[in-house]
Amino acid sequence: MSETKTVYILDSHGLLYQLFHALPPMTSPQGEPVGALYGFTREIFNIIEKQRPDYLFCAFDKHAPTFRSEIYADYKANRSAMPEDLRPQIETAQEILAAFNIPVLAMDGYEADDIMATLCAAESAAKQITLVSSDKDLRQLISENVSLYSPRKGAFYKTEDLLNDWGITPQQVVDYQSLVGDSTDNVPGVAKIGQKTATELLQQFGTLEGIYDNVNEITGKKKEYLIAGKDNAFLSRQLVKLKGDVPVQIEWREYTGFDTETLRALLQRFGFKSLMEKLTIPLTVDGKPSTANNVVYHLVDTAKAFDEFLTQLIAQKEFAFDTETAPLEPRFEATMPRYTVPVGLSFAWNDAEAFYLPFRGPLGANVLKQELVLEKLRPVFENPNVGKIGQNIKYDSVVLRNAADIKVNGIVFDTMLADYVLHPDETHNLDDLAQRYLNHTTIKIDKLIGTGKKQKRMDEVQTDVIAEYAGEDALIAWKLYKHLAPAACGRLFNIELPLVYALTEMEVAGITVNADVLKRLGQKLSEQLETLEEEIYELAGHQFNVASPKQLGVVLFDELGLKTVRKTKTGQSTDIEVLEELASEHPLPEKIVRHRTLSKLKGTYVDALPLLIHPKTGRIHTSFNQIVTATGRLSSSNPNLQNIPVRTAEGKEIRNAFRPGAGFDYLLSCDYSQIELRVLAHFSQDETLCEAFRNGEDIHARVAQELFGISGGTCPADARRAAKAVNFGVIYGQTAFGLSKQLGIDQKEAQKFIDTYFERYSGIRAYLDSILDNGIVNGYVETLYGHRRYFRQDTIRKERKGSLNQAERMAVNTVIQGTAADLMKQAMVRLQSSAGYRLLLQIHDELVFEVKAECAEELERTVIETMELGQPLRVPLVVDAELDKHWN
DNA sequence: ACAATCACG
DNA sequence: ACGTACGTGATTGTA
Repeated sequence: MSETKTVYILDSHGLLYQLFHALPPMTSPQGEPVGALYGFTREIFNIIEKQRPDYLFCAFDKHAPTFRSEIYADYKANRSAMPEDLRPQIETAQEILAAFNIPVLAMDGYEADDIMATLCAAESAAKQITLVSSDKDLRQLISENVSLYSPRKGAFYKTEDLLNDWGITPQQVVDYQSLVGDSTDNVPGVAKIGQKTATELLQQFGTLEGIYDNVNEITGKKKEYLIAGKDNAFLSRQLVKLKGDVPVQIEWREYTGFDTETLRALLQRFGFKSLMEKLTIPLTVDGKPSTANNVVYHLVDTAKAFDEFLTQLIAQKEFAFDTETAPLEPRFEATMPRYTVPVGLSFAWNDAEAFYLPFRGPLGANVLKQELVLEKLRPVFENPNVGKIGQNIKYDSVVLRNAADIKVNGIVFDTMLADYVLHPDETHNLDDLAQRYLNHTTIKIDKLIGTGKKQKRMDEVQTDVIAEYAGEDALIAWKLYKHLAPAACGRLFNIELPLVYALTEMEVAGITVNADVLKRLGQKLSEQLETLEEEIYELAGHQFNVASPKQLGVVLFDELGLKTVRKTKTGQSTDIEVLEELASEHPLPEKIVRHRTLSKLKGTYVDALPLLIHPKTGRIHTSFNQIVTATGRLSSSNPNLQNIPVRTAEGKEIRNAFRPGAGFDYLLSCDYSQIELRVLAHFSQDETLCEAFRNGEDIHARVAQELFGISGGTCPADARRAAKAVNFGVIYGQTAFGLSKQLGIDQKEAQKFIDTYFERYSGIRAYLDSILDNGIVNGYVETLYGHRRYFRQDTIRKERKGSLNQAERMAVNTVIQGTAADLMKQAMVRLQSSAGYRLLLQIHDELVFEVKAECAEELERTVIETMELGQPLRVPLVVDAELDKHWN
């Protein structure tokens, strides 16, 4: 498929004029003249249907006098006035174009031709422009990318046609017309010089200038005529030459089709009965091979067609499928599977055809009965021996579970996950995969649903149009499966793929959040915020938007004269660190910090979460993203349930609202104790660190002892805090600067801590070096189960003295954070759900379950044992568990 | 669309 | 001299 976009622009005035004269007079049921409109509308349908333009515009003349009449008062003087019956039709044409969703381009003082010239001048190689017009003036715009199309003749007109016709090139058109003149527009030209002579002259001399420079070489009367008409020739050229710089706004939005119902009403009103059928004529016809790749896209939209489809599907051992969806309610996004409804399903099981089964569509579209179809498909989807392939198949699994409680079993491949495993640093959407691996450019979703405010839902798009789009998705997933499976299927994929089942269950389950608790908390926060704001305005001397860093900057630094601590790209920083530093100078910063904390909690959690309670389940369903992180962690969004507050007292109150759902009694939270430090101990084989973990010591206290030479007994809180920061620092590839800032000590002292640490734990320095050396050799670093992160050449240095650079820190952290993520994923895969409990959330090192009272003890034992994973490390994996009525 | 800020591990 | 601890996602203001 070519990447070149096609652009069609209609010379609307010209067409209407021409059609007005060409067609017999017609009137609407109300008696309005509609002949030209009829032809015009029919022509638009033809272009949309036959040419399928990517962009479609209509250019119009504007009444205001054009610059041409200023140059030459008699320009178009021969033209008779616009026929009385035509003018209203031009007005009405605007209404029709609005229904077609075709942008109108017009500008006072310019003709449609100039606008078309401007469009041609603005766009070049990437677009193929077709000017729909019979006006010969436009021939000057012909180029490699621009051709003409005459609806009357139904023919395209290009450079070679011009050569046959006038014997000249597009560049010579203007000069040609300047010589020949045009009686309809009253362009004078050179008297007595006609088409034949003009062609001869231009073939010989190239341009108008060429002709007059060499006028003495010309013999006979021609020379006299030319000399006599010289002024007229150059005047004519000014009139003929189109302006390619009209200051008109061209909004490049791909054409995605007409507004069926509005258009239907208009066609009805004008009595265009024969055009009504165009509204329902499929834009793609079932069985007609797609132009690019000989694929047949079947639209399965009748009971009979479905029966035939099902017969074929049942015969397959494996197939790719995809769901098209629309948001359940406008407030939800199309990307939230638990909050969408299916619009249709597509399937593919060979390289030559795909099937689309529509459940919903625009008014009048044939659709299948979702309930009946899904009941018949249930055994196929639920059969673990029939292989399923998809792109982000978790999404489809959640949708089918919502719609009909279908559990998708037999997931054998996910193209998105495969690419994440193979190339974690690339993008993994289907369009990109198709381009990268199959060299195939897909139909873009925008082409169906549009963009921006006028974006449509998938169920508002014609089913035959979706058939091709959805069918292509299933087909590409199928082809990518064949293409990627050999490379992708390995140790890591064998964790990631079954994890899809666990994540599906978690997303489907959701979690219960008590809206009343949040409502009360919200009221409390509102009161506190109000008081704070009054205090803040009092201290500032006036009101301002506390949430605006810019306005706050003015108050703090300009008005109160506090000194700038740090700058951001755009101004003075007012983040928490800065404000804490400024707090010793003035009482305002502390109030701001408090305000920030409370408004963050309110805006992001307390107010936002209740809005996401699902109308049917009464619970909140997050989406877990398996392919976004560079380290192999999961992430959570819509909403993010991995960053529910816990560190402050107010934050903890939010966790009170998270409750076991109906039928369950407790939330069980199980978290790995110090998993990243244990991974570090395992990899580094540092005996001191391993020994500490084997003895079950308080690791931060132990490191404090090593660092500060405290022997036995209790460890001062300060020393433990410092040691904890050092421990975290190792995982992040710390620098003395970072540690000093963290602990509020000077850099020298921080450097001493670090040095001492690496002396006492000598295995760790050597291990970090080995990670980085491997990174240089391989171009990537790798976790325990093979999740890779790639680094550009030379970002990791060969000689590393002292602190690590950014790439090196990332490399070190990836191995540790990523291995911890691998371990947690293993545990999740092994956890089988049962009637007595459900896994709800994963927060990196923590799993949250809801559980019935009678199962709680057993679950706790099971989860701990499962998370221990049979102790795969040189140090024990330790799991802590908490059981309560809420998540606080 | 981006920057700043801050919630979590 | 310069930047300065890893990985995320949501909200808000601003250009």
